[in-house]
Amino acid sequence: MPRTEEANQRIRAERRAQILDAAAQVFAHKGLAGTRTADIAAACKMSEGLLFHYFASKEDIFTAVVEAALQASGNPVQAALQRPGSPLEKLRWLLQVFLPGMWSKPGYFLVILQALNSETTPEALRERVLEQSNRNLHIYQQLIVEGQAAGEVVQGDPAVLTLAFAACIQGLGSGVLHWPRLLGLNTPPDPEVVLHMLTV
Amino acid sequence: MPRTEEANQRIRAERRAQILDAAAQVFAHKGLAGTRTADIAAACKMSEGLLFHYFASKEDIFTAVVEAALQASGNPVQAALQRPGSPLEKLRWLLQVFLPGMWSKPGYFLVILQALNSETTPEALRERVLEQSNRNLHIYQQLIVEGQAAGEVVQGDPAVLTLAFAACIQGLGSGVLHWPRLLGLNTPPDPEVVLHMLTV
Amino acid sequence: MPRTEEANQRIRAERRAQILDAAAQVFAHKGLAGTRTADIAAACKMSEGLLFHYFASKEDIFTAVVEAALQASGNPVQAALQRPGSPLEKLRWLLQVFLPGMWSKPGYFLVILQALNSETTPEALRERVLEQSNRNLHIYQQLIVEGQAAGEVVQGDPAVLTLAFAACIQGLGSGVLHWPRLLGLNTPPDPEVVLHMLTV
Amino acid sequence: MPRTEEANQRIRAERRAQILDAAAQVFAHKGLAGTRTADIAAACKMSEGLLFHYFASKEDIFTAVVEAALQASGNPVQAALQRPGSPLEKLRWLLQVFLPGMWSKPGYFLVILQALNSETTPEALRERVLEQSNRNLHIYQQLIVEGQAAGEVVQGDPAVLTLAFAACIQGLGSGVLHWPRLLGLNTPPDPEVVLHMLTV
DNA sequence: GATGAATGAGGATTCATTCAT
DNA sequence: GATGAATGAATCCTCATTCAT
Repeated sequence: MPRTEEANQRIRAERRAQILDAAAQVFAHKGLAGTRTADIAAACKMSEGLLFHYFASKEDIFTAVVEAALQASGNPVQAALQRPGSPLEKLRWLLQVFLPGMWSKPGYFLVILQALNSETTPEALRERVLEQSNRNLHIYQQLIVEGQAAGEVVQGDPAVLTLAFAACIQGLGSGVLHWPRLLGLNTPPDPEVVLHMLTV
Repeated sequence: MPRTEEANQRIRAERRAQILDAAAQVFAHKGLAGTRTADIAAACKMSEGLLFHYFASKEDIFTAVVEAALQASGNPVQAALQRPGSPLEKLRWLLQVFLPGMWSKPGYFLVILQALNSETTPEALRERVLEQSNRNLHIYQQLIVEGQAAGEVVQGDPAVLTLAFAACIQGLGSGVLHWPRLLGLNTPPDPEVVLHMLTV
Repeated sequence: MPRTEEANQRIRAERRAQILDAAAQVFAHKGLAGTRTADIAAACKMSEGLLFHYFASKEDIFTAVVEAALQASGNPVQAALQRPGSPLEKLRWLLQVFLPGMWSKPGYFLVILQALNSETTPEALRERVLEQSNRNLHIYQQLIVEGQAAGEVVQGDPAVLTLAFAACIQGLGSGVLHWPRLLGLNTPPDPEVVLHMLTV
Repeated sequence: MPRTEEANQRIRAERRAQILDAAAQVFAHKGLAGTRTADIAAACKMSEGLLFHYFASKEDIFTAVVEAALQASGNPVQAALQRPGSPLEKLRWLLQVFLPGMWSKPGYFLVILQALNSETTPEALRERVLEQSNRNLHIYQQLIVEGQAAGEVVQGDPAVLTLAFAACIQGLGSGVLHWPRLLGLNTPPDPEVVLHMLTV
C-alpha cells in the first residue's frame, strides 16, 4: 500500500529543508564554484542522486539557499522601519537582531556575501541580491537622514555614513568567522559600539 | 643570435608580472574555484600553456597573487606603528592610505577576502592570510589601547572596538564593488567617518 | 476479504497488456536506448516502480513488445502460404493484410525496425528478429519462385526480386510515419502498386 | 616554437573529419541515444575529452554527421533533375547512383533513418531531415508525373506510386544491413528491378 | 620562449532499479 | 498490488595540466 500523499508531502518538505540547511553550511564556506555536489550530499547524508530529485541543479540549490538567507536578512531591515521609537532606536533594534544572528547562524550572512562577490553567481540571482542590498542600504540611509533631522545622528553626507555603517555590518558578518577567536571574544559586540559611529 | 641570459630574465619577470596582474582581477571576481585557467590566459592574452611555464599550477598563481596582496595590505599597517604622532593619528594615517587604495585597486582587498572566506584555499596560504590578519588585528588593538590610555579613544572593551573597526575596514573593501554606485558616491569616504566609531 | 487468486491473475494480465501497449508506442518512437522507464510509466499512467512488478527490466519490456510485434507480423506471412490460389494471389493477400495494418498500427512495424537496426538491442532478441526476418524473406522468395514457374511473376534473379519486394514493404512500414502526410495520402496504397514490381 | 596557424588548421580539419567518419558508423548502428561518447572516442582512437574540443556536445556531432549524410543523399536527387534524357532515364540514373552508394556506405542512409525515426533527435535537425525528405519525395513525384505524360510510367495516382518508389529506396537502405547476407547477394540490385514497379 | 592540440581525472547530472510504506 | 522516495552506477562534459612542434 503506497504512502499517503500527505506523508509524501511531509517527507519532501523535510528533505528539502535538510538539503537547504546542509547546503547553506557548505556554500557559506566554499562558495558556489568551490562546492561539489558530493559535499552537499555528504553534509546531509543523502545520495548524490537524491539532491536532483529535489532540485534541478547545483545552481538551483544555491539559489534557494540564498533566497532563504535574503528573507532572513531582509525582513529585520523592513521590520526596523515599522518599529516605534526614534530613528536611532530603530537602528539599535536592527543591530540587536542582526548581531546575535551573525554569531549564531553565520552561514546566512556568508552565503549572501558569496553570491554578491562572485561572478560565478547566476546573473538573475546576483540581481536579486543586489536589489535587496540596495533596498537595505536606502533604508539605512533614510533612518540616518531622519536621525540627523532629529539631532540624534552626526552631521555629514548621509550617503557616506550609510556606506560606513553598512560596511561595518557586512564586515562583522564576514569577520565573525575568524576574528572573535583571534580576539578572544565569544559574544556578539554591543550594538552601541557600532552605533557610536553614527551618534553625536 | 640567442637572446642573452639577461634579456631572458627580463622577459620572465615581465611575463610573471603580467600574469599576476591579470590573474588578480579574475581571482578577485571569481575566486579560486570559480576561475578557470582559460580565464586567466584570456585576461593576460597569453596561451594557456604558457601559464604553466611560469607557474606550477593554478593554485600557485593564486598563492602568488594573494601574497602580493598581503604585502600591499600588510605594509601600511606595520608602517602606521612607526609613524610619528598620537595613536589616533596613526590610525587616521592608516585609513588615509587604505581607503584610497580600496577605491583604486579593489582587487587586492577582494582577493584576500576570497582567500580568507573559502575553504578551497590551500591550507598553507589560508594560514598565512590568517596570521597576517591576526597581526593586523593586534596592531589595531594595540593602537586602540594606547589611544584609550591617551584619552583619545572611547572607553570599552578594546577587543570589541578592534572587531568593529576591522569589520568596517573589511566591509568597505568588500562593499566597494557595488555600494558606491548604489549610493551615488565616487570617492573613498573621509577617514573621520570611520574614526568617529572610536573617538570620544 | 482478500482478492481471489483468479482476480489477481486477471489484474496481472490486464496490467501487463496495458504496459505492453503503452510501451510499444514509446519504443516505436524513441527506440530502446532513447526510452526512459519514466516515459513508459507516464504513457500507461502507472508508477515507475510498478513496471518492475511486471517486468524484470526495461529490456524485458522491450523484448516482450518486440515478441508481440513479431507474432503480429509473422503470422500473416505463414498464413499466406496456406491460402488457396496462385502464388501471386498469396502475395496479394499478404499485402492486403499488411498495408492496412501498417496504417492502423504503425508501432508494430516500427518497433521491429528499431530492434533490427540498433546494436543496443539485446543480442538474443536481435537474433530472434533476424531469424524471423529470414523466415519471412524465404517465404517471399519461395512464392516468387513459384510465381515465376507459373508465369505470373517476372523473370530475373529471385533473390533480387525478393530483396526489392521486402524493401518496399519495410520502407512502407517506416515511411508511413511521415510520407502519407507529405504526399496528401490517408489510406494505405493499393496492393497492386507494390505487386506491379513483380508482375509481368 | 609554436605550430604554424596553417598546420593547426590542417590538424583541426583532419580531426573533425576523423570524428565524423567514426561517429557516422557508430550512430548508424546505435542511434543517437544508444551511442556513448566513449564509443565514438574509441572508434576514432581519441580521448573522450578531445571530442569536445571539436564539437560542443554529442548531439552536435550527430547533427554534423546527419547534415553530411543529407548532403550526400540530397545532391544526387537534385542532380537527377538536370540530367538529359526522359523522366524514366533520370530515375534510372538516380538508382544507379543510390544503390551502389547504399552498398558501399550504408552508414549514410542508416544515420538519416535514425534521425528520422527517433523522437530523441533534436527538433531542429528532425525538421531539416523532414524537409529534405519532402523535397526528394516531390522530385520523385514530378518525374513520375512527367513519365506518365510521356507514356513511360504506369498510370495511377502519382502520390501512391511515389510512396511505393520512395519506400523501396528507403527499405533497401535499411535492409542492406542484413538481407543481402540472408539472401546470398553481394552486389546492389539492378535498378531495372526497382524501376519495374513504375514501368508500363 | 610560445602555442594550442591532446589527455584524463573528476564533476554534475540522469536513470534503471530497489525498497519502505 | 501500488507508490514514489532513495540509491548508485554510468554518462556527458569540463578543465587543469602536458607535450609535440
